[in-house]
Amino acid sequence: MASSRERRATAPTSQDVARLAGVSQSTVSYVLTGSRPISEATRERVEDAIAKLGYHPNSGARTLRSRRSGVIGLMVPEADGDDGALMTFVGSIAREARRHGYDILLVTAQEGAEGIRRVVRTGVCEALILMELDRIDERVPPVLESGLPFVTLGKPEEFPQGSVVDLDFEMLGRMVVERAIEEECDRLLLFGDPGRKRARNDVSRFLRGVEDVAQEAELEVVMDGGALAEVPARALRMTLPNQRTAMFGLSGVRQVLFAMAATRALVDDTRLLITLSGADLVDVSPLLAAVPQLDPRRVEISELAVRELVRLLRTDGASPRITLVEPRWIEG
Amino acid sequence: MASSRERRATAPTSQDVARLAGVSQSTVSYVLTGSRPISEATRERVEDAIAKLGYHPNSGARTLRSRRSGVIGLMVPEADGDDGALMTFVGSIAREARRHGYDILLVTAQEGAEGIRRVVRTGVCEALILMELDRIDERVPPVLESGLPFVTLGKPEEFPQGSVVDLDFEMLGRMVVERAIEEECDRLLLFGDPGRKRARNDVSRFLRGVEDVAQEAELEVVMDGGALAEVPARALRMTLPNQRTAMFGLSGVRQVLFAMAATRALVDDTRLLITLSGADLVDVSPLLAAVPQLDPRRVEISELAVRELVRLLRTDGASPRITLVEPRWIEG
DNA sequence: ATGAAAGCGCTAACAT
DNA sequence: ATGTTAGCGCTTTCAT
Repeated sequence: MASSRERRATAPTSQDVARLAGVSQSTVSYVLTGSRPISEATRERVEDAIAKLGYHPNSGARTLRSRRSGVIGLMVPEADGDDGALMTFVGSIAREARRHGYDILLVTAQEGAEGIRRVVRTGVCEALILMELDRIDERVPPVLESGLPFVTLGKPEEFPQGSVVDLDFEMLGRMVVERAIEEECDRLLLFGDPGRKRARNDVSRFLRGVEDVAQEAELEVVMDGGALAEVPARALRMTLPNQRTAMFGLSGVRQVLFAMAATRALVDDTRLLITLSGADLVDVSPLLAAVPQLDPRRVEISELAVRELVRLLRTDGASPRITLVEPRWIEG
Repeated sequence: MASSRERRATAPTSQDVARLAGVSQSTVSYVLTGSRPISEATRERVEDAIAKLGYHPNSGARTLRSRRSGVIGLMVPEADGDDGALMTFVGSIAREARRHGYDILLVTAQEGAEGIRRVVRTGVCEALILMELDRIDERVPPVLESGLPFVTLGKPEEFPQGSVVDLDFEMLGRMVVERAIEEECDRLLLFGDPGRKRARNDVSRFLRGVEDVAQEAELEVVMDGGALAEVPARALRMTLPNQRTAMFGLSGVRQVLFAMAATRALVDDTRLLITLSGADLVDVSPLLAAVPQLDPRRVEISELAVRELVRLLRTDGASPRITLVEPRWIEG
């Protein structure tokens, strides 16, 4: 086959823009970065030339020279099965980042500490957002070492060097218990094995909230560690006549719902499901007593995280902040 | 405040490695790129020095010089509510990309054609993976213009310039109808408004498969365009005594399940739910007749997409390919 | 208010 | 088998 035409048109450079605008190359750069005053006339000619050529500054050159890549690394956890919430975070973060002129580069949890070291040392990322950290996490030391600004989604025990944005899980725990009491339940069944997941910071904070309030009320808290499919049956079994069991899980809500339907053991006077989930569950009223509406919170948390990171990037010597977002009920 | 110590340690360069190994800087580069033979002794000294310094090549410099950024742009659709499948794709793509030495940069659908133009012109991405294209999509022209290799997840009508990896939706359509007939159903209710979504290529291919087989069988196909919450009630209403209705949806399966539970209108002899979903639904047997197990397919599709893109990147002048992945049943 | 020029850290052509 | 060197396209200091 003879070559009909060449493959890739090479992108215009600031040199090309300068030539077209009749200015020096550095002037183009100054117009772009705004790091020195430019006369209105010159700026206009440069901007026209930029538009005419469809010029975009070369990212490699810019990064090499300025040490700012315009890229934020996002450390995502392994998606275990069907976690829709995760994509809400990722999508909102990407959108908000673009709004501030940054791109998002994915770093999978699988890459571990070495992955962090890599994106930091190669200079691809100039800041990091960390999702779902363990309480002791191998990926934290390389982040601290790098000195890059970072924001954690999900509050670790102590983290004075980076900012934190998270849902107020302690408050959520208190809210769930209070709700169960209001609904005159005798027992709160926490499914999804929160006991064993206590190592996770969100879980431990949630449980702290639960225990705070449950202790002084007459509410028995049971942590279920078995299969999600059997949660409804177990709830039924542990509920004596004239009693009522509230059910709540930080995860696995859908599976439990399916299971309740499947076993034909639906919610009735003896059981109450308080669930934590997205907007799509609000319609399922007969099954639910109340849903803390978290989907908008997730977007809010994502946006706050990005804005906080941008603040750290722009303000030199800015100190980290902790931001907790309050959960809210949606009545079902 | 007096400065106690400087903030960020500057990363070692190939120059530092060269000095430590007692070779020239270019030799370090050749060891790294493997683009010329190096004696075993030299290679070893260089690699030792690299390890000792924790050296990683500067990404900006490498990109600027080689025009290869090592970054693949991933165009993700807007996550509408709780779409767990999406994150499965994104996660698997990121993992597989890393396995081949590439990073994934997110490009949200929201950015549109201009977003594509931007990542292409700035040179951040050297290849693209496109998810959920419309049949006529404004983002395609800039991709073609760029000349960059790309892979589409989800088959468009015609696309000779880029590769395609997708589920075989036509086969899925045929499978669903055949299954409904096997199960002695008189009617197939397609929920989630496939009629109006026919513009989407996967939907249109699915319907083509459905219609192919349904025509010659005695199966009535009804496309439901109403609220998902009322699908079970409508199915019940349209089913005469001694009849059976199969139900299937490409999306909204969970909502329909919830609705069936909520209205206490469960599956019985008159109705059969054939659903398209992840592994988490397999347990819900009484509700389901059969589940095409798609979660592993999604991982497979993601990995194939990345591998295909890598092939296009590595093999010069490689021609695009279409890869269709077969759906498979899982019995519930 | 603008221009000229240095150089960021690499890759790869051109040496030997 | 290795070294020397010329840039890639920007940002920014030093001129004017």
